Amino acid sequence: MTSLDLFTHEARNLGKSARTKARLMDAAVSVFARDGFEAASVNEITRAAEVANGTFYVYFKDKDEIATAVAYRIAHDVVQQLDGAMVGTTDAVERVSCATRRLLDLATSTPQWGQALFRAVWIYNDLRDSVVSYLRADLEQGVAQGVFTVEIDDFLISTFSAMTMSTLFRRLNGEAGPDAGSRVAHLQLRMLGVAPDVAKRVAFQALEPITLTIPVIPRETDRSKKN
Amino acid sequence: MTSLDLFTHEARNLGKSARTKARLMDAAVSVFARDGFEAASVNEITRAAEVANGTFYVYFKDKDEIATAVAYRIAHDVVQQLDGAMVGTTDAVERVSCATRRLLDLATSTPQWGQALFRAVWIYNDLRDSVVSYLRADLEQGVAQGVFTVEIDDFLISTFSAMTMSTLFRRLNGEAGPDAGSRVAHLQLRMLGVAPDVAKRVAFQALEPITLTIPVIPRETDRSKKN
DNA sequence: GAATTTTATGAGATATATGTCAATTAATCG
DNA sequence: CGATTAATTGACATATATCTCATAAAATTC
Repeated sequence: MTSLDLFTHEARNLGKSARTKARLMDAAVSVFARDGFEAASVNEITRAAEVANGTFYVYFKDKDEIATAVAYRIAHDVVQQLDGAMVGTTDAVERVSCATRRLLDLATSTPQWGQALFRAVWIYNDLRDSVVSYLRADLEQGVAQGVFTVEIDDFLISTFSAMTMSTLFRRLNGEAGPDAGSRVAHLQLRMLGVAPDVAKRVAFQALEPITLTIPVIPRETDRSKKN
Repeated sequence: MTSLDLFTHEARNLGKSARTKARLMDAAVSVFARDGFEAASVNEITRAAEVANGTFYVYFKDKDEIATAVAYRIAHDVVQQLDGAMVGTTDAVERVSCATRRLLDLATSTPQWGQALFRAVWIYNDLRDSVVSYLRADLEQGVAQGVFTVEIDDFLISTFSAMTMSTLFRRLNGEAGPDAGSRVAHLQLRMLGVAPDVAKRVAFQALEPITLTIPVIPRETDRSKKN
């Protein structure tokens, strides 16, 4: 296991079965990141998790089940991180730009999760919707404020996220540098109708660094029946 | 075989081996479109082509080889069709808008090819570059004319094509209607810095319909050794 | 520390994919 | 038509994946 082991870390004070399940999920993240959901096999996952093949089926019905579990958890974490990173920001233009840039920073700083997120969003459409759920509100606020001059609907939002996701992809593949987040945010703001000078300034302004919040470690109060 | 059988049609006057190869390629298009490159199997392809498993290996080394052959042919055809559809258009803004809209029309009118194109571009990066090769010139022309106010580089182009490809995807999945081409072209022009009224007009102006050109059927002059 | 419950194991049954090849069938030629 | 060449076939060897389950090991309880 060469991954971040976030699940394992999170479960380190829990019961044995929770820990094993977490190992499997961490392994799945790295295998999915490397091979994609389609090409990944249960064997690869158990090998990465250093457990026997049969152990997998104790915790998951099949590959789909672990894929879903992992994907939704990653999406959930990303949303939470983004929320946290934007508590102070109220201006719609800044929020939209910030969201794109933070998402890219986050996903690039932990590439395996980034890759897995990318793949997950690709497979699970509703998951993409949940990742961009905050976006619609910010866009509509911007329209209300008169800074965005487009119609906000599913089409716009999906085009907008395609721009972000394409940048994530290129960033993870080393085809784009650290300024890619600002660049795509810049293009997005232009697309939305933000005045050129404002778009440039906001997209490229410095962002105070945030530290990746490792999920809170659950207390071990009652290690009882249920896993 | 429920596909368009374009290859088969094209090869209908050629020798038997050319025809069989064409059958396999048509079958591959529909299987790739349905299952994607990863999930597709040689067995599925031969089943769709109604030939024995062994026949496949007479014509192709493996799945990758037929995938490459099919992908590059599709890309080549698309570029050719787009070129043809744009001979009259000289204005940079119109060309850029036209290219996006025509590509979407084309790919949507023959969904299996559209799907296959989408998958192919996804897998073969250099192929995407070839499909958008004309684009860079048009963009640079627009910058020279002062109608586009962005820096033209790989990043811009890949973001631009991500918008088109995302729209293709949604269009093929029924998540976007016939106006999707105009809508994304509109957003692209705005992103490039085209004046709002011009962007709207050009992106939504009527496009005279073109008929899909079935590739020229080669004459059977000499049905000799080589296939 | 023995009994009981929880967790882990890996051999094996089943399935499906790949790629090869000797044999068969179809097409062409003299 | 008979011979020769071209094209096709499908059984087979090999590999890899899925999922089950009887058994073993580990942890927990009393």
